[in-house]
Amino acid sequence: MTRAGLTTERLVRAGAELADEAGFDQVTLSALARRFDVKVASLYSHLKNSQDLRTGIALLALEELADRAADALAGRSGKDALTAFANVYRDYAREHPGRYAAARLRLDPETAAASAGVRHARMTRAILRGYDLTEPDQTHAVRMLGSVFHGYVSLELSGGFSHSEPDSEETWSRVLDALDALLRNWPAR
Amino acid sequence: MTRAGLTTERLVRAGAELADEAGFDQVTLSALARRFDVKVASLYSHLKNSQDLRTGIALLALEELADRAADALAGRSGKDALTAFANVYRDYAREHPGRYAAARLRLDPETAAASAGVRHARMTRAILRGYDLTEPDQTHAVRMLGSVFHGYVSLELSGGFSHSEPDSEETWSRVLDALDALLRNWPAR
DNA sequence: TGCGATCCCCTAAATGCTTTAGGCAAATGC
DNA sequence: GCATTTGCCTAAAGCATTTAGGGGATCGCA
Repeated sequence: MTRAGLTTERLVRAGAELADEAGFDQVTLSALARRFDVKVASLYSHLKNSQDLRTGIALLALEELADRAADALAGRSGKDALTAFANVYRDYAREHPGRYAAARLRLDPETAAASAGVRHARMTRAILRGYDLTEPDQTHAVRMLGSVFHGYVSLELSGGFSHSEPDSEETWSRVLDALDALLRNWPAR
Repeated sequence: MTRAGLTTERLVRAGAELADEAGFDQVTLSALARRFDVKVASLYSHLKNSQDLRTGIALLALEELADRAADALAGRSGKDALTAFANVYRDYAREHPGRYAAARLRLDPETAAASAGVRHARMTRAILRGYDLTEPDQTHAVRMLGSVFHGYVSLELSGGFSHSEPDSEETWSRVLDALDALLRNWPAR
């Protein structure tokens, strides 16, 4: 009996592919075992349980997203940076809907603190350096940007904006214009 | 053997309570049967399958949300209406996290078209009558509001804003100020 | 090269959720 | 009071999760 060469890394990566292809809720150890032509119990040498797999996919997605965002932000500032950052988010979600769903998984606090989610928050704050905001408004703005990006992508992905005029592409562009205008003119308390 | 008095209505309602108490992903026919002290197979006389239950909970949540929103909007306009509407959304999600999660379920197009989601969209548009927006900007704004509300509530619920200053309450209030300012001053193309 | 230790994947089995098929008894209507 | 309908049942199959324990492959080291 030759070995299949399973590792946690390979399993998580394959799980991420499975999520993108079939949906995050279709990610099961059984499906994963089938993909490697291996018995389900064998996976338990590499994963604590099925939740462990899902968490792994979430962490992978957060890493990938943060890497892309860092690339996109390099050398940009102001509205340019805002747009590039937002597009990374949206494009990633559309290319990898399963991974994106995983990234929205609720992680326990210490796992979250050790995840690339932290890098993400720092980058969002970096974007705001191009605008004239001081604390606590900067934090309010960080939260609002997160909400808009996540909310938009999530609604778009679930089909909320399809089959209606104007198309989502245009709205997205106008929403970014609006956010830029808002940040340049953030209302005082 | 006396009958338990099951109906689709009662099952869906109990399913919604279960969702709020234990989380939407804990809503199973088995758990529901336990709650009614009945065998699982008996539920199939009232529900097509477990997806049918989940859809039912989603539709219930959309109805309740739309009812609350309609109440909140009565007699209000402008920023008042915006704030009341947004708070309905946020409060509902915090009171009924399971139902709220259900409301975010992807429904098939015809079910969605027949749902209270439609009323919701109409109400969002009604709020914008207090601002000076014409098509297609009105549609862009509707989508943006939906994104912010859903995104904020969703991030807040998953713990994104807890354990950090300033508290979420204040950010929420400032985000509504910001949206109001933005709508009063929507950037031209 | 040989050998012991470790690792990888296996079989087996328990538990739980979903779904279908078919049956009996309670409620309903005439 | 009887036939029909309805509501809940038993039974069984399928699939996912998880644990326990075993044997063969592989690796480190003498």
